[in-house]
Amino acid sequence: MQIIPDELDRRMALFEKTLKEAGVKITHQRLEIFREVASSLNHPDAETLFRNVRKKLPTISLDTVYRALWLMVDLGLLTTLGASRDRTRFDANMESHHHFVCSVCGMTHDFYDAGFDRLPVPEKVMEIGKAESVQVRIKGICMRCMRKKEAH
Amino acid sequence: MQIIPDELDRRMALFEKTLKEAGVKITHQRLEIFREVASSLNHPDAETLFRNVRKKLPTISLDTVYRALWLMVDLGLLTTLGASRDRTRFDANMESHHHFVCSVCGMTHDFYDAGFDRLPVPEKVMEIGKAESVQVRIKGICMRCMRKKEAH
DNA sequence: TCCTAATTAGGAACTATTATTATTTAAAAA
DNA sequence: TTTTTAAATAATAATAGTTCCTAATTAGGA
Ligand SMILES: [Mn+2]
Ligand SMILES: [Mn+2]
Ligand SMILES: [Zn+2]
Ligand SMILES: [Zn+2]
Repeated sequence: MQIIPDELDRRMALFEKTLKEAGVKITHQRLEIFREVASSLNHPDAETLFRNVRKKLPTISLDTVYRALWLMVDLGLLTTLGASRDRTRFDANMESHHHFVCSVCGMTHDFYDAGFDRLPVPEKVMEIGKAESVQVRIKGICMRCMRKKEAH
Repeated sequence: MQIIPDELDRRMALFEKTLKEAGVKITHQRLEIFREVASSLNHPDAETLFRNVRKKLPTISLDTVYRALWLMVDLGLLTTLGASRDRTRFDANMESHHHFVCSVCGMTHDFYDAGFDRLPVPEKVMEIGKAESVQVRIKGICMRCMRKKEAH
């Protein structure tokens, strides 16, 4: 599963622009870390990104990967998925989208739905706080896990 | 914030029934741990529950709290909220409901919405897997954090 | 090119969670 | 009721994910 090159280019351009505007340095490490997460459709965790980035930058440290990722989250270039029992996963897809999460294997798949994007915030929620985003998470069993289950 | 006594009784009764049916022992520890999480509206974490249960059972161990909580999750008596940067939080509210999450302080508040409960699963999602539940998460800033912010 | 504040690598530390094991106990059987 | 025993617990050690510390390096401005 690879992203289309044009979209990757768009993301990389936004990355450079955003870091410059924020006045933080564009280092090799940050560039390669972002390229890696921005290329993936898998919502990878920090450890996975670390392993992949190390192929290009063999001396990079895990700490740098974490620092870079949280910086990018703060800058609005990434979001995170909290998968409970699991480690944190990162998502470079900043378009309005939703997730299907497999309750067996944890696989997390994006999907788009214009109706979901425009769900009206109920009035009673406005008493709780000021809503900024609405996201739908569908839990279920993915195809692969379903097939595995059927085959005992 | 306390739960209404009737609802707590209902939850406690279901707890006993569920454990019996599953053939697992109803221990003091499990009882008090469940009572604690079932009494709360705050989505507490394991450490918080541990501290509170220790008032009644001073020798209980944190490990027991975790084991009991995950058991109850497996038995369908609790769910968890994965709050990313944070520790796991547990939820004894098993009715169909949704969450408002404050992006500043992490406060997580239940709300109910019949419309959200019946959101139709988009067709394209059926190709990803078999959906079992749909939950909406609204992120934003809670009233308290908003007031704090205004007061500089 | 030189300078310097920002960033990094590496390893130690920290925190949430889980495993190990000897002891205790719930609840079934007698 | 007492006995029996598999299940559950407390205490502590171990893991795993993440963050902190510090000396060395570097991006980018002067
Ligand atoms: Mn996504
Ligand atoms: Mn809830
Ligand atoms: Zn799966
Ligand atoms: Zn808040």
